[in-house]
Amino acid sequence: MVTTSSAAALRGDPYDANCATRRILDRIGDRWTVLVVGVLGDGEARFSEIRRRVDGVSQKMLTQTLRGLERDGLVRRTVHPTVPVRVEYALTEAGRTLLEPLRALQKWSIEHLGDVSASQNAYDHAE
Amino acid sequence: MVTTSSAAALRGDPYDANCATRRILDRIGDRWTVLVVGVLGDGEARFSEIRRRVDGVSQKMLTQTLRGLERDGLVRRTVHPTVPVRVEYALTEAGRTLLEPLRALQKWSIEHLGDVSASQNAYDHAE
DNA sequence: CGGAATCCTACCGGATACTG
DNA sequence: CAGTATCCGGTAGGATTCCG
Repeated sequence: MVTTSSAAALRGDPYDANCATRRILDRIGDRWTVLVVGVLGDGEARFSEIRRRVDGVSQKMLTQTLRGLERDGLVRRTVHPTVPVRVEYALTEAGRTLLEPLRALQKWSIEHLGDVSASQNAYDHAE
Repeated sequence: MVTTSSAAALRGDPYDANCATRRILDRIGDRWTVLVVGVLGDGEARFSEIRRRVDGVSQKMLTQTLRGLERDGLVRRTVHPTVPVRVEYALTEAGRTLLEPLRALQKWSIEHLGDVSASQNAYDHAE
């Protein structure tokens, strides 16, 4: 049993590659998933719109990322059989709940990015 | 300027690989960093102890992970010049603040891992 | 004990071309 | 428009060996 009130909660016990945190980070820790979830956090969006708003993502990786999120039940994919085809993507209920912890991590990032960069510079300069 | 009160906060504006969240996830999103931080959240530990408690990590990757965290100012490395050498690792103040958002993510992971797995099975079975 | 150095491989992910 | 298919290079990371 894992609780959330002790340090053991963060890692699960025992530490292994199969713990919940590891599993989730394996999924959302990739280069694009978090950014895509961030875009969809603003509301439904089409494939090409997501592609525009997630700077630098290739068509292949965006497709792959969206498929993964759909498979996880975090994103709903809706095909409108017009011509040409329209495909809308939106966060599911579960997907929306992910926004909260992601924002916590972003908050930390913004608050500490300066310190981290400074530390890196000092470390590199000291050699 | 990035605020933390809107959806735009999660992604930064514009979306690119240089936003704070992306930068931080590039650092902690790897296979081992989160697990190592989790171990050190319990307190100071020696190299070999961390290696034992983080199941599956190679010596190379543990060294690399710890160097990265030290460079970021999140971990302090202390060498005791005995023979043989003793090296202790501990979270810094900044490192300890990272435990909070990480726990938020773990909490989400634990709460949703079951649903995610079920969704994956359904998705794969439906083909 | 706690690494550094080297070698080697899988696979992540970009570029390109084609399809319904 | 929203993909799929194929090729391909760079690199993350494991195994092994050596060092203070």
